Amino acid sequence: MPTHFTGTPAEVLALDTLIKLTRANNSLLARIAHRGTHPDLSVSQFGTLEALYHLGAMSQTEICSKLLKSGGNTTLVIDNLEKRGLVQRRRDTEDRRVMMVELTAAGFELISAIFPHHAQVVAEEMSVLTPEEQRTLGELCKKLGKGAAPPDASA
Amino acid sequence: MPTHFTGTPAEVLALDTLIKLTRANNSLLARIAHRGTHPDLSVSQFGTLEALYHLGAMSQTEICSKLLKSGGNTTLVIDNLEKRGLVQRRRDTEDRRVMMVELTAAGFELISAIFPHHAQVVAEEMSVLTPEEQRTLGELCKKLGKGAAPPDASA
DNA sequence: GTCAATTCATACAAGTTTGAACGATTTTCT
DNA sequence: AGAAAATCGTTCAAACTTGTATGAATTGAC
Repeated sequence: MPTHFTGTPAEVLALDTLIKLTRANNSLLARIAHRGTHPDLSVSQFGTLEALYHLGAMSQTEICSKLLKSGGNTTLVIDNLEKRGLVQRRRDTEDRRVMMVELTAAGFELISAIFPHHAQVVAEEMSVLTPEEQRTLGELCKKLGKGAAPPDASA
Repeated sequence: MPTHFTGTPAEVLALDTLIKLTRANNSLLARIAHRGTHPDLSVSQFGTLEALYHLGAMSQTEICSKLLKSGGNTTLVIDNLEKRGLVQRRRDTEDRRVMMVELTAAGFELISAIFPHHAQVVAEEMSVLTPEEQRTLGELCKKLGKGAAPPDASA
């Protein structure tokens, strides 16, 4: 109930939905993190290990697009993982601009050991929604994530 | 399609849903921010001004719970807004531990000027979903945001 | 009233993130 | 081949965030 702003019904609904989306995501991630599913790893570090674990070696640019963070940050995240011996860089021979990143044996062991518990916790936290509701939520989020072109981008 | 991890169907679904939720939220917020709806304001700063605008003066603790950030961060956010003359602190006379925060005239003018455009942009970005879909998304997020008690927290 | 426990806000150190600037490499065009 | 444009990763300063520790004020037990 805004005391000072009254937009169109579409605006009010959109703002309300955005707030709920953001709060749900933030509180969910915080709850998961507080349950210690990725100790001594930042969210970005964990996400990087997870991506390499599930999809295999990839370039920093690919990792960057998956993390949705800046390029500079990606460099730092991988620096820190590399310092700890969890990943290693390898210059691509085809295109010498690109750095391929892959898990080391230690990195593979760590993520292998951590991930099952993480998956279990996520499933628990998500279980307030039925599988059908989760699928619906996923569909809606997928649409939203892609986004739409602005009404007049030609000018 | 995980190459190394296979959990239960419930876990796979939950992980997939979480990724879609997080990506949707991040990319949506990034798109909105890049359209310049809150220039020279961090997300937390904008959120603070918006809360004060819509709900009136409140304590830092209340603001903190709305931002879902740490207490220390809330102090800094309000420090910075205060330095710019957009909000002001006032010690509560009832309970002298609490700091009430309220918009200054300048802060009110700023958020009044900015908010309509913000609302319009949010509505545009959200318009890939029908109103009905937005309501469904909001409901699901609301459930998720509250969370459930872990299965056996008694031990 | 006084002491202990709690709550609110601040201070500070460490880590994270961004955006801009830069060098190296590749691609495209002529 | 050679020049211009684009891409990839790194570096750096500034800002943001967190968690811990601390001081101030209130509440509750005695």
